[in-house]
Amino acid sequence: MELRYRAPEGMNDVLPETSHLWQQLEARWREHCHAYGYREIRTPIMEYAELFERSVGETSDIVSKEMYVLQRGEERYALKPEGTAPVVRAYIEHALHSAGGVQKLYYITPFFRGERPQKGRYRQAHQFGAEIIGTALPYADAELLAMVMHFFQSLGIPADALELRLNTIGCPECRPAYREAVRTFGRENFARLCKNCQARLERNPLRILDCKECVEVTAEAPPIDPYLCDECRAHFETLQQLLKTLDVPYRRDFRLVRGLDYYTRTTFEVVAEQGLGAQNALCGGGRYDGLVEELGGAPTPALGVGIGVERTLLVLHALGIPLPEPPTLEVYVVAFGDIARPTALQVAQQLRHVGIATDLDLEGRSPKAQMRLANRSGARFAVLLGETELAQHAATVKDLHTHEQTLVSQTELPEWLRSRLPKS
RNA sequence: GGGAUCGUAGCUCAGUCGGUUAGAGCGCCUGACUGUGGCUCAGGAGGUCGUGGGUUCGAGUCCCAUCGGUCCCCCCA
Repeated sequence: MELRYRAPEGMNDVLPETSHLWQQLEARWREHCHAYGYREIRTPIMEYAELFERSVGETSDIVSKEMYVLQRGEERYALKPEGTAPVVRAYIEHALHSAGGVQKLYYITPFFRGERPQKGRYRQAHQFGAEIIGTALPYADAELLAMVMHFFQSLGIPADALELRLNTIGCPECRPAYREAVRTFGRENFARLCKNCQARLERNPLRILDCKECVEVTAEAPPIDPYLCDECRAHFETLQQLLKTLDVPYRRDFRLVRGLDYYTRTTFEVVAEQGLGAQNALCGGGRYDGLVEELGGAPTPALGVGIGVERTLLVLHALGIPLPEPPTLEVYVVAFGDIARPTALQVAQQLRHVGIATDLDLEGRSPKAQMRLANRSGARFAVLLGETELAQHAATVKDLHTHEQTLVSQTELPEWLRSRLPKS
């Protein structure tokens, strides 16, 4: 059939058969964050475009070719292409530092990037995010990484299905020297680099390190370690020791340089062995010690993570991890004949008022059709109302598992059912 | 932005060398049972074969274009 309207390319509907999984995942994320001392923050779905141009970087792919920009009058907005910059903006705007200490903020948000969709990559995607703002110490990095791995583990993803990749990209003090070293290396091996890397060698030489096409060449590229300043080296070494203490396995990956300009020091991602196709990063993040200041706040070190919700769902599915069943109805009310319909509605309301999930036919169907719907609904009990029951102010309750039928007075009905339904 | 691949019913798919009215399973609706579900049986609704053009006496089938889905490069969650 030719569809007149469809969802925009790369944007998906979450239908009832899967929305309960989203609810479940979201609930788990909230619980998890609360257990680690985070509080939720919600920011608008769009920001002034300049916020992302300043933070993510004008030359980054995200800003230069993937951002959805809306113009209204003089104002330029952008649908958020990532979650960190808005949180930092809100942190500054509302002076959250004044509460004292470290701010731990979590969120659940859609984000938008105008790319060609493929498996695990969409134009509207969703992410679970967590940010720790206000500490430069590696304890925060270690706790964040432990929390992320703990989250995946709590969903039932076995540890050997995931790999935490960890790197440091230094700070504005020491990175320039390393950047030069990589650039020099690139020039020396110019002919062996792909066209893309040849082009970006001058503009952003570190990016050649995570180019898949150039892995053979860049395997010989210099590692950052000798270039790190004392502070960055100490930070990274302590972080690695802490991860060992916390039993968080990781792999050092000196190619891991991220595509957003604001990262400093620690960068990381978690990749899945299977289920995700080419886009195999389940989450990514790192430190952004310069961002708060860059956006007009006081110099404030910080770090954060973004977890792809769609990708997490794909991995859970691919690994065959049992996911919770959708909630079903508990009671279905059946009216025999139009005469019983008003009472049926009334009885359904009574049951709903005491928290029993109840439904009934609203289109005047035959008793048989109503029973079919009762059966299909997953309800444990059918409440049958006909002339006989009406005359006695009662209802026939049918247990749809055992087929047992019992006559119960309408006043006792809610309690009768409640005591026989599993507690939720 | 570049590439590969696939478009027939709500879903999964058949459809011969181009040949009459385009099929199946599942799902949906109705009935067998006018107050009783699941199983069974019978019946029914639902398709401009993605769209447009071309070749032909004749196109779901061949050719061209176009739109859409999926996946890949790029990039990233």
